[in-house]
Amino acid sequence: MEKVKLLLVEDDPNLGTILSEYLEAKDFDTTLCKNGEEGYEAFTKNQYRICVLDVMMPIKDGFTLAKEIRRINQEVPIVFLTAKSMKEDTVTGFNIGADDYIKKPFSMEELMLRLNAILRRTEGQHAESQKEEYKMGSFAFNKQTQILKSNISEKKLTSKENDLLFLLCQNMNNVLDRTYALKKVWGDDSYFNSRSMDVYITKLRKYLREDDNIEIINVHGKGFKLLIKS
Amino acid sequence: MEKVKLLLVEDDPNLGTILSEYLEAKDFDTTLCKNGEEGYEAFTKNQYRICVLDVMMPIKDGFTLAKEIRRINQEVPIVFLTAKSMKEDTVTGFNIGADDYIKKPFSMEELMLRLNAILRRTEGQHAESQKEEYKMGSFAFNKQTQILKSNISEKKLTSKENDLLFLLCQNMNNVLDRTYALKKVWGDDSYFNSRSMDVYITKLRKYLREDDNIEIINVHGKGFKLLIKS
DNA sequence: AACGCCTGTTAAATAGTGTTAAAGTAGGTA
DNA sequence: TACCTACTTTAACACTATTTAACAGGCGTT
Repeated sequence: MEKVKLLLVEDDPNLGTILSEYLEAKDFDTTLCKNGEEGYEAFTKNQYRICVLDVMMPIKDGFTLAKEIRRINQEVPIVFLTAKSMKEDTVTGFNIGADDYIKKPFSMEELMLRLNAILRRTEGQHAESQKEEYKMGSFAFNKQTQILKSNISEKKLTSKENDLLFLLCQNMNNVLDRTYALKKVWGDDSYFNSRSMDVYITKLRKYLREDDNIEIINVHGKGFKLLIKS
Repeated sequence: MEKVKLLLVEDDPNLGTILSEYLEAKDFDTTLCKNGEEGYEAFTKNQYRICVLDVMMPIKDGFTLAKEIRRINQEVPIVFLTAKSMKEDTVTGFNIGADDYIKKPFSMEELMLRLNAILRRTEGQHAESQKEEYKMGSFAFNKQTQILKSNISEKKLTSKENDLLFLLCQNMNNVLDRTYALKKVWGDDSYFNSRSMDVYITKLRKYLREDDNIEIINVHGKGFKLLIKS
């Protein structure tokens, strides 16, 4: 999975660094700029998926920067951070076309959640992020049509098979956590659902047997890994 | 300009009324429900552009309601109102697919601004869900005239066929929840109505057979999905 | 090696779906 | 009224998806 490119503009070096590190840890490819001018420079030179702007900054404030960004890009989501909780700030922010507005102090977790919510609802416009066809060895798997096809055969998957294989593909060559998968596909991680999942793993293995380079391996006590060898 | 249909679910009668009046004044066509159950009823009977749900409510809380709404509609923006500012609440809310999360107390103005921000950024996706003529592959389906026409043929649908196909189109490439469809078309989800629906699915499949890229697939235990492959 | 827990596989049981045909229902027409 | 017609529901049976059960093995720890 590609990292999400994020532009963070924050003049307070402490907060900026902490946020930046936190976001990096959460798998964002983060650029930190310490004022609006730097931020604008960075924006013109890169393709960001989302921008997080502090409102009060020296040299060029967040609103001004947002206006400039909007002039060259009407789509990119913009989130403001501000210490001021005054109304006219809020108004100005949303009028520029902000996607969210977070008042300091906020928890990192809340920031993350709001960012993810925005990313989720804008991912459609951002076409490629939601790919529906996965290629593994001699197979092509389409999540939408629920079809797993190879050179030789074509298998229409059932919904459970489909959901499970999809999760495996999302974590291709990485461990798909057992509990996570159970919750995603079965709703909860009870004993019987766990046995069900094992049954489905067996089914998928059978389908994938056609290509020696593909294997679903178990990681004891953790989960499963869809392994592409070639 | 059409008024924006908004579903407001809030158990506190004072707050509910004030908000409702304020929103009406701001030109929203507002439905006020006082608990999750009423809210769900209202949602199934109308086409809302946006939902504003209080989290803590008797009978059925906002999160539960949101989950139920998401089962039948993955697109409609949902905003939570909450007095609690606890983290796990925020997490739950965003996981369900909330579009925003407003902590009480909030100013009416802030609510308005956030609503408008959400409406603005979702207006594109929404446009199509309101239309009356759906295009699928080589077919065009008009809900009003009850006619399904292709390059080759033209079929006048019966009302049940029409209603069901309409629901499928509204959820194109998404699962149409079985229970929801039964309630919408047949009034309740009894065993026999369910069998009836299966019969109608067969009929629709027969009509759509003309185009290989269109398929009504079953999602076991969930419902049906009108799939456009091309 | 011995134990407890986790996983793999197969088969049976259960629950959900697909299709066809026959039976019921309602509206229009002679 | 009696009949025709189109639509909808009920019934019956075949089939498919998912869960549960039973047993066989594997892994990691002591």
